[in-house]
Amino acid sequence: MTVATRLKIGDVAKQTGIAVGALRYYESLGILHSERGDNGYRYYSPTAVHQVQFIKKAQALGFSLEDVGDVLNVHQRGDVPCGFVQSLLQDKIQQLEDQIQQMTAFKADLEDYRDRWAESQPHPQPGDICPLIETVPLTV
Amino acid sequence: MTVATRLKIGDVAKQTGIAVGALRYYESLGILHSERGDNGYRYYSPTAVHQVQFIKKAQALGFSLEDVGDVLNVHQRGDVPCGFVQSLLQDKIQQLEDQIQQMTAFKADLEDYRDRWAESQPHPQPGDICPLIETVPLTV
DNA sequence: CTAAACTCTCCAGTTTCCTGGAGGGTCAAG
DNA sequence: CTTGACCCTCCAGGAAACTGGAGAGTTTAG
Repeated sequence: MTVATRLKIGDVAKQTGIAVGALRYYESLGILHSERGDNGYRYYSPTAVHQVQFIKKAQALGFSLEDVGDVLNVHQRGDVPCGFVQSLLQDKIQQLEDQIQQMTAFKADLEDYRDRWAESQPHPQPGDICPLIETVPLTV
Repeated sequence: MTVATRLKIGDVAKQTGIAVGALRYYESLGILHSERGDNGYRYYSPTAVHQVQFIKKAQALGFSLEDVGDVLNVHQRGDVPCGFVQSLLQDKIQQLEDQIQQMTAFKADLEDYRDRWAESQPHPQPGDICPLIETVPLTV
């Protein structure tokens, strides 16, 4: 009988697509935890895979590992009231919303940019090199 | 009569809120250009302020300075067809759209997270430290 | 005309998020 | 019992986007 599922660092790496070195780095930042065997090896529970995936996602969206740590670590410290974590989470949600709005606006800018340019394309004046950059209006 | 408006680097810095050093750094990357006076000073036209603002915005949204350069520099090279810039732009737009979608999904994740947690709050069991992290489902 | 404010170059350091190597122990198969 | 695949620590470096300092020239306000 196996002692629950004890994953070694390489297993976690394979399952998450994150390099072994990166996982060790996460641990050094305190955002990923492991138990040590008598041999000194790190051992992980399957939930670690989830955690790493969470980290990946958050990170892909512009959260720093410190941000991630803010959310994940509070629990481990054990002495911080839930309300704190919750407001932290709320902050991140608000941040995301703001970013989404900015992105949407910027995307519209770029589309404008593209379309205005598409118009000038049909009339390619010989010596003209698409006077694109100088025309950037984008006074958002 | 002033020779059009020739801004010095400090002027541009003030008008954009970007540090002088950063502006010089941008130039070293080739994404911001200046003329040099006999004194060796950099001189900028007012459109430079626009450019810098464009850089700031793009950057705030996760574009690297290299990305910005891709868009801005092509024009200077003068030998690249407009179509190239246009497809570059289209790529960025697509990228933005993807990112917006991911962000929206992740925000929903976090909101779920927050709400599920809010539910468990009203019943604060004495020794219980919000078993939040282990519960992360987020199998997006 | 002088002193403060500004500019220049060059170079070193900072932060974030890693990657890779050296040097050495551990484990599983044959 | 050896070989190869893992694992460990520590240390170095690297890309991105700057910041700050030294040492020196320039401009401008009073």
